[in-house]
This record gives sequence, structure tokens and C-alpha cells, in this order.
Amino acid sequence: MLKYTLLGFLNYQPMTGYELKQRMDNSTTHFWHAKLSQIYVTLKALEEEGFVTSIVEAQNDRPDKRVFTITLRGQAELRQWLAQPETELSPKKETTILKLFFSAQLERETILAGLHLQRDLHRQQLAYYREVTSQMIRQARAEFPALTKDAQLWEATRRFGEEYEELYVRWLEETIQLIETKF
Amino acid sequence: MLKYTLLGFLNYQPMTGYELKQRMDNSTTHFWHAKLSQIYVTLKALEEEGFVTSIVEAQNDRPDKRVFTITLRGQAELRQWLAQPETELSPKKETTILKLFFSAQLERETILAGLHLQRDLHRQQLAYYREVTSQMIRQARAEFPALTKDAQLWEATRRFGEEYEELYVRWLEETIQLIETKF
DNA sequence: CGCACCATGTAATGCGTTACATGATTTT
DNA sequence: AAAATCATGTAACGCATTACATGGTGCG
Repeated sequence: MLKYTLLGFLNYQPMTGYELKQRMDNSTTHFWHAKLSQIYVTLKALEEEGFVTSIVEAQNDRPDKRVFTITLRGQAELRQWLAQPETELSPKKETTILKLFFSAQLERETILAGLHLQRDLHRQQLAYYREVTSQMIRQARAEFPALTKDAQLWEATRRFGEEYEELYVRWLEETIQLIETKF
Repeated sequence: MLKYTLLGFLNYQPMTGYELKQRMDNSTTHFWHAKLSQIYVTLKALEEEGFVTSIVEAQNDRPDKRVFTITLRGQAELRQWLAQPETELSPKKETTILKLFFSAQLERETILAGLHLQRDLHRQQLAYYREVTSQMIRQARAEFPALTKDAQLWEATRRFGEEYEELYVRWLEETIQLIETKF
């Protein structure tokens, strides 16, 4: 899947591995993420498969960089993947929920400490979607009018993130309440 | 993490790998899942680490089975993990959202087909949490009064699942609406 | 002076999936 | 007669993380 994420970004413009990481970090990170090392490995594989090409650009002030460009075959591969509907639910792995599930024998205070910490993290994430992500999308739309359609979809995915975090925070508050009063 | 999921279940009672798979499939599957082959491999590793022991029980009508029991060291290991708060957000990987993010050049009908399919899947999952999971928890609580506290936490995690699916369905409906009218 | 940023990559290890292999009993 | 359930495991492969390795520029 990382493969397609990289093709998706390169379909807008040629980029380095480092830049791809940055793009992911401030856009798809809440539904798809990767480490730099894995990005470099995957780019290499994509090049071997003929879905991207690369050239090394020398820079004077900074380290040389390898710029990747999507090929026609790469575009076809991406389009084919995008058009194929997902026929299953994405498997989830939520460590916090898993821990709570098995925590009945723990002391009340220990459980609460974990939930408070998560509540704070999710509040921060919620604020991020509302302020930072939202602003970035508005800016992209203003700067590149050709991307209006794209921005509509980005905004839809951002809203999903926002609503997910709202739900998570609400659920954590209710669960904290439950454990404080009726547990 | 699978390691701890298995210890968590074995902390209730001794079980086989096959049984552990079944338990996971109808309780933690929406926040933690695994394939049978991986469960067997992990059980073997747990035994090597001394966190579980196993004995083979012969059966006449059915294949022999290997029953795993948690050790004192295993219980300590589990408790230590449970008590340790999660200091980060669980990384998410949502293929449907990822696809939508890059789908601007797709035909409207292609996007809609994918969203409709997912909406149906999430509606089914929602119904499952409301009907099946909910019923299983009520039954466990009725049958084993000693597990009242456990059942409270199970119910909290079930509610998370239910609310998550409600959100997902609502978001899919809104996004379908958006693409039908303003895209 | 130290930290963050830019920039790329390899190696070791771990975790997970898919495929393979077997085989009796029970249900449809 | 076919499919599902019970029951366990190995092997090959793929994807991801962590650690290692390098090194210049810009900013506070």
C-alpha cells in the first residue's frame, strides 16, 4: 500500500524520498504513514518495477538528492488500484482499547492514568485537524485552483479524522466517568 | 502485542490455539486480530520465554489438542504491560480513506461504487456490534457474576466499536452526497 | 555550542500473511 | 456429496521498525 501512496504523491509532481516523507507526515499520516527507511526501500522497488524513474540532482549547499518521477506504467498502476473498490473492512489495531479490554484486575487509578493520557493526546490531535490540516487544505485550494476537486476529497478525509478524534475524546471522557463512578 | 492478547485470554482460563483464535474473532477482532498460523508461532515463543506452559490432551473423536496455561511469570508480564500507559496515538491504516485521498481524477461513478460498497460493509459491522457483541457480553455477565467488572470494560470497548461504525457510516453517506451533488 | 534540518541509504530483526500439509467428524 | 468445523503446525515471502552510518548548513 505504501507503494500506491508514493505513486499517488508522485502523480502530482516529481519528488525526493525525503520530500515524500514530509508530504505524508502532514497529510495522510492519520490514515497512512511510513518511516523514511521504508520509503527509500519501496522507491527502489518501484524503480525496479518500472513505475518510477530517478535522477540524482547535485546541490551546492545541501546534500545531493535523488528526484523520482512517475512513469506512464506507474500512472496506469496507480489508476488501476484506485479504481478497484475495497471489498473488506480495514483491519484495526488499537492498543489503548486492547489494554482496557483486559484491565479489570488493575487498580482504578492505574486505568484512569492511561485514559487521561490518551484523552490529552487525542485532544491535541483533534486541534491539529481543526487548525493545521484545515488551513493547509484551504491554502492549497487558493494557491492551485486546478486542484479544487482534489482539495474537496482531502477535506473529506480531514473531516473523517476530525470526527474520529471527536468521537475518541468523547468516548474517553465517558469511560473515565464510568470508571470514576461505577467501577 | 499479540503476545499480550494471548496472555490476556489465557489469564481467564487455559485454552488451545484454536480456541484463542475463536475468542479473538468474536471479541477483540475490531481492535486486535491475528491469523491462526501466527497465533501458533507466538504461543511457541511464549512457551520458550516461560510465560505459558502446554500439555497435549488426547481426544478420541477429535484431533489431539495442545492446551496452554499462563504461568506466574506470564501473569506478571501481562500485568506490567497493562499497567504501563500508552504514551502515543495508535497509528492507523485506513485503505478506503487513502484511496479517496488520491481519487480526484477518477470518474465519479467509480468513486461512488467504492463508497457504496464500504457503506454496506460498515452498516453490517454496526449491526453486529449492536446485536451480536452486545448479546455476548450480557450473557457472559449473567453466566459469570464474578466477571461484572470485566464485562463493564468489554462493554466500553464494544461501545467504541459501535460509535466508530456509526461515524463511519454517517461519514460515508455524507461523502457520497457530496460527490453526487458538488463534485 | 548544540540542535534541528536536509538527505540517503544498508542491515538486522520482528511481525504478519499466504500457501502448504494432514485428516477425522459433523452438518447441509 | 460437499462443505464446514475441529485441530496443529511449517515454510516462504513481504512489509515494517530500529539501529547504524555519514555529513554539511542554518538558527538560536
